[in-house]
Amino acid sequence: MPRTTDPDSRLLQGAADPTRLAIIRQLIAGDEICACDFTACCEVAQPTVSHHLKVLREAGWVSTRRVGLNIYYALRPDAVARFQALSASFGLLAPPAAARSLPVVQPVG
Amino acid sequence: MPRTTDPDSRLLQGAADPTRLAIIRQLIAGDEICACDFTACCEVAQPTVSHHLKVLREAGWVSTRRVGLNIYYALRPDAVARFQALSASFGLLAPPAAARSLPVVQPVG
DNA sequence: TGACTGTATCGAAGGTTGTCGATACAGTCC
DNA sequence: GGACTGTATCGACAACCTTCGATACAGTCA
Repeated sequence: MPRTTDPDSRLLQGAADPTRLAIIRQLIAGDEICACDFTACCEVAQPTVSHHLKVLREAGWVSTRRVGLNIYYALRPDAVARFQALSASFGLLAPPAAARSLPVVQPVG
Repeated sequence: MPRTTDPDSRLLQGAADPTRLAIIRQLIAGDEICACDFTACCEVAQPTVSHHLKVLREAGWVSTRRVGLNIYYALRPDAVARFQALSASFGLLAPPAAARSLPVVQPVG
């Protein structure tokens, strides 16, 4: 039985791993990043990076572009939009109408 | 080796399961919900619901309040805020061409 | 106190995930 | 073509997760 068929859960699971979250954050910082660069930043072996990139690709988070020997990965704007729409649907604190105010982190123990 | 120590990953993992996402969505719709009600909506056995509620509690997503025999669960606003801040850090909803410009804070009249 | 209800915990089974070494595949350069 | 580099896939292992029946615990009511 597949663990997750729900697309929202898939999207969240894609980002829910520390290594993949690090990859996503790298992609936020830099527009397009060569696969070889993740091996350095994430401190895991090359097959592991490749695996996580595949997971991200299948979850819809990233797109790929081949340039010679290198393969460049980029965040897919529609995935980010879906993630932010999901986040907005949780919207107790930041309903779309008030989206311009900063999210205030309540000091809760 | 623990799978996840990163708090952001923990938060995402908390929501990344279909059953838990359904629980969270129930909590968005209704303010405070009795544990017994999740058993009905999620189509899983009572121990499973209890387990997922525990995961959500440990990830910081929900708080509990006892009322007699029943235990009521509620979404924690700070968790929602953290989730939305994470989502916001993934970039703006603006199209990719403008994604690199600064957050637009309109100097409203 | 004893019966009853609601919830958490325990223990186990089965599936999934993260990881890496070895290896195969794809493209470049000589 | 042949050597070389970058990336994906394979196979295996250990850890983890989801699930549920059985059971224990907590609170209420008669």
